Amino acid sequence: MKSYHHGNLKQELIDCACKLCERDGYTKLSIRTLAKESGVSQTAPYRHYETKEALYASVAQDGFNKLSKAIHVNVDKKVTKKQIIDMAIKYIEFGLKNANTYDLMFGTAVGNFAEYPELLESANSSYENFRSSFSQLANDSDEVIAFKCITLWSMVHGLVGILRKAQVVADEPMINLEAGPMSSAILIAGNLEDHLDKVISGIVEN
Amino acid sequence: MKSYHHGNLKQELIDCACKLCERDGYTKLSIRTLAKESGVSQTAPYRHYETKEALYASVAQDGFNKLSKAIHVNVDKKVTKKQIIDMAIKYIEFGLKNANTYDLMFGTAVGNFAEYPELLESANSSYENFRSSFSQLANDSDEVIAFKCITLWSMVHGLVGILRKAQVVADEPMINLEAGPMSSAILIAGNLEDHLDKVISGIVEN
DNA sequence: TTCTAATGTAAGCAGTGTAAACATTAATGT
DNA sequence: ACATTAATGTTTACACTGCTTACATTAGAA
Repeated sequence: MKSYHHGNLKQELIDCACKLCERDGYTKLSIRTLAKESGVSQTAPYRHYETKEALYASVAQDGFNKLSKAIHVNVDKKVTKKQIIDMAIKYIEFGLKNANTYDLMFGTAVGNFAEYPELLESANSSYENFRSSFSQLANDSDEVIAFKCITLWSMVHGLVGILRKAQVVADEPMINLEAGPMSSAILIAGNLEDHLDKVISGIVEN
Repeated sequence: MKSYHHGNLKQELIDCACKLCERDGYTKLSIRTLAKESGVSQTAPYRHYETKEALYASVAQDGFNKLSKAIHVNVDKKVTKKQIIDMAIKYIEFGLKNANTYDLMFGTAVGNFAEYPELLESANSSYENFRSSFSQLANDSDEVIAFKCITLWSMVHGLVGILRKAQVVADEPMINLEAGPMSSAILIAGNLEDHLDKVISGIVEN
């Protein structure tokens, strides 16, 4: 007794897409399987997402929203160095645990964020989240805040990429410390907190 | 009077693939068009590259070789901080100017480098290039060398990603300094050398 | 010179994104 | 209450993809 209209297709599509993108990687996702999964004809999704890229954009947006939540720190008073470190760790954990979604957020699958205003806003909001923490760290000028912020962000963003590659290259779980290609990266992963403490101290105590 | 056998197909395929991947992005590359471009039947490439991923692996390998050349510094004597900065700039420039190839090198298109020994070697060689410079910077322990090396590498790798995203988000050339989303990143791009000097000083003079 | 391995072709399968024409139904205005 | 319209779904079809299988040609080794 299923009706002609699904009733909640758009939501079901994005839910399903997020799940499948993260599980299998976004390249494996096809609109047809997505439609089948939702029990609907293969072109029905096009009523809600004009192109596959638009669908990717929604998945990426969801990713940025989750990232914002993941790295959020309470900032009633001044932010401490420890909180910054914690934020960095949360960021890296997010990138590693949601690797496929992370690709969608920072890769080239969605060419131009400006074409997806909601995605753009979520992305900027994530950045602003990051930034606002630094603005409450010390009495820095806007320029210094920007410097610290970008320095740490590129750092953690880079670490996510490097650690994933090290994992692939070494073909071993990250915590493994044995020597081999990229072993330095792997070594650092085993002591992520120490590593970040060192780096962030260098950035924060200028 | 073209003969049945091409004679140099493998080389022509990879040359063409490198060019097209960099020009249009690797997702746009199809084996069929590649074959057509080389004036050969659509299944001929499979005699030289078993899968599309294998082709990607070759393009990525070529990318790592070029990266090695790009960031190479002469190390007769001790390496100077200025040389390290220069290396970082060269790295970032490579990443931005060869963005599509860079994606192939550090993205997930090639799942497991271990399946492509030549790629693995080129990738490791690039890393070793990076590393050896640091080993000649000061009388550091292996651990400290690894720390400095990974710190800077994740830094520049992250910056490549962030700057590209900032470019896309702002929908403006990177040098543009006007305010807007991710403007801090763009601001830094306009002063890349200063920025790297600051960051690298923090890393090097520990 | 014969045999074999390397390298090419032709045909075809199963899957893809998406456009166009049409069907159903929810929402809306009178 | 009813007609109209807009939203949402289906069918069909096109052009394209990676890749497999069976077969053709030819270069090089025996």
